[in-house]
Amino acid sequence: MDDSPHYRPLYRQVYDFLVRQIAEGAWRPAEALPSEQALADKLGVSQGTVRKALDVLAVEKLVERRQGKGTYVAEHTQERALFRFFRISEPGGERSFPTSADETARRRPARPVEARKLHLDKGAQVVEISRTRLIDGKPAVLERSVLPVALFPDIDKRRPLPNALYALYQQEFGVNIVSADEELRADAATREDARLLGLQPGAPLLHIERVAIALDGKRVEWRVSRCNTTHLVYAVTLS
Amino acid sequence: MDDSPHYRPLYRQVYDFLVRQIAEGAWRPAEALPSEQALADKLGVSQGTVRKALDVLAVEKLVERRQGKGTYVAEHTQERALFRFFRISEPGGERSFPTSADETARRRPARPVEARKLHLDKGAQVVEISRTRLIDGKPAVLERSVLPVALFPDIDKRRPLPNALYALYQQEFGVNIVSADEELRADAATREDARLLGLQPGAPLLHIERVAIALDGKRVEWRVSRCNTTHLVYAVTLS
DNA sequence: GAGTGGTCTAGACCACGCA
DNA sequence: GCGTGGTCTAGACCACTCT
Repeated sequence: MDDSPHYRPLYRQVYDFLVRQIAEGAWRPAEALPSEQALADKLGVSQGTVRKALDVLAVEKLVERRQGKGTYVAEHTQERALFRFFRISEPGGERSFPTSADETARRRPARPVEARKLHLDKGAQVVEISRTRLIDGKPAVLERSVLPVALFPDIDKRRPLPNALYALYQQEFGVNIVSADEELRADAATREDARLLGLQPGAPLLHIERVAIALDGKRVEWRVSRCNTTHLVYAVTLS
Repeated sequence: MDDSPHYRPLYRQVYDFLVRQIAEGAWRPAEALPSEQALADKLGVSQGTVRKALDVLAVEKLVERRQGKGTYVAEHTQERALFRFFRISEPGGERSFPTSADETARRRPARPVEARKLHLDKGAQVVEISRTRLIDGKPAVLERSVLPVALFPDIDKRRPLPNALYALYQQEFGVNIVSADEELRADAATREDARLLGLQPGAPLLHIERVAIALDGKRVEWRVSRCNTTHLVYAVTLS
C-alpha cells in the first residue's frame, strides 16, 4: 500500500533545507552559499553530508561549484539559459544567437487546453506573450508563451522583454525553471505562419509544445513554438 | 597549450579501469561485478574510492546498482534501450511499443555524407538496415541505419533483426551505445515516403538524424528516421 | 544471519583562486 | 598564505535481499 520511504537520509534533509532556502531567496542568484564547513556547523552534521547534498544540487544545476572559490546559486544568464532550453541551431551544431521582434503581451482567461496543461482552475487569468524569434536577422520561430498571472504579476506591463525569459522569471519573480517537457511534431504552415515566416502556406513546420517545470515541481509555462527548419534544426543529445 | 589535467584522481583511474574491463567484456551484460570491497582490495584503494567510481558509472548508465544485491553491468533490454533512445510516443506520454516490418539489410561502400558523419575513410564498407516501424500496427516511421561493417561483421546476414538494435549491438558485437546526438526538422513527404506511410506526397514529416556514440566515444551508427506525426509526437525532457 | 550497497562521520591532504 | 571545494581513507552503522 504505502511504498514511501520509511526514512529520509540526512543528506536528503539537508538537500530539502537548501532547496527551501534557495526557493525563498535566502541567497540571490549568482551569490555564494556559506562554505560546506559553515553549513555543516550550523546544521550540526558532518561536512561530508552537506557535501553530498550540494553535489545533488549541482547535478540538478541549482547551484554551481567552483573549486577554490565557493558554491554559487545558479543563474539563468542570457547565454546559459538560452542554450540550455533553446535547442534550435544550425545543422552541425553551430549555435546562432536569437533575437526577438513583434512582441505582444496580453492578459486573458486561460483556455481549456492551457488550464489543463498548467493545472489551473478553469478561467484563471493568464498572460500570453507572443514574439517572433529571428536568427541571423531572419524570422525563424513563432513563439507563444502562456503563464499564470498569479505567479507573474504585471509581467504583461514590462516592455521590452529580455531575450531570455527564464532569466526574467528567476530574477524578478523568483520562479526557477529547472526542466522542460517538450513534444515535437511536423505540421503544415497556416496562412498566418507562412506570412510571418516568409514561407508558402502548407510548407512543413516544426511544431514544439513545452511545459516548463519550476523548482517546486509546478508547471509554470506552456509554450508553443512553430519553427521554420529549412536552414535550422532542433538539436538534442539523448543519454 | 596543454590544458589536460596535471593528474587524474584515483577514483578516475579506477573508473577508467572498470570501463576498460566492461568494454572488453570481463563481465557480461546483466552480470554482477565484484563487490565494492572486493574491488577495493584487489586494486589497493579504499572502498569509498571504488564507490565513487561506480557512482559515476551508474550515472552514465553503464552499471546498475541494487541495494542488498550488487552492481550489475547495464543491459540494453528491449524495454529499456527502446524507451531510452526511441522518443516517439503518443501525445501526453503514453508509450506505444513499436514493431518492425519490411526489413532489408545490404552491404555497400559508404556515401560521402555517411563517411563524414561516422568519421570513416572514403569508400569504407557499411551495412544499411532499412525498416518500417509500426505503432499500433500502423506504419509510422521509416528508419534507415548505417553501420561500419568493420564493427558489425556479418550483421547483414542476420534475419530477422530484433526490435531493439542496440541490444543486438551490445550482446553480439560488444558495442555499447551510451549516447545519441539527434537533429530534427520538418520536411515534406516524398512520393516514396507517402506510399510507405499512407500519406499524401508533400505532407509534413518529422525528419530525425542521429549519430549514436559508443562507450569508447566512437561514432558507430548514423540513423535517419522519417516519422508521420499526425497521431504521434517526439517527446523529450530538457534539464 | 551473512553479504551487499547506502549513509554518516572525522580527519588528512591536495588543487585552485585570490589577495 | 588562507579559504574554498575536491579527493582519499578507515571505520561504523543502516537498509535491503536472499537463504
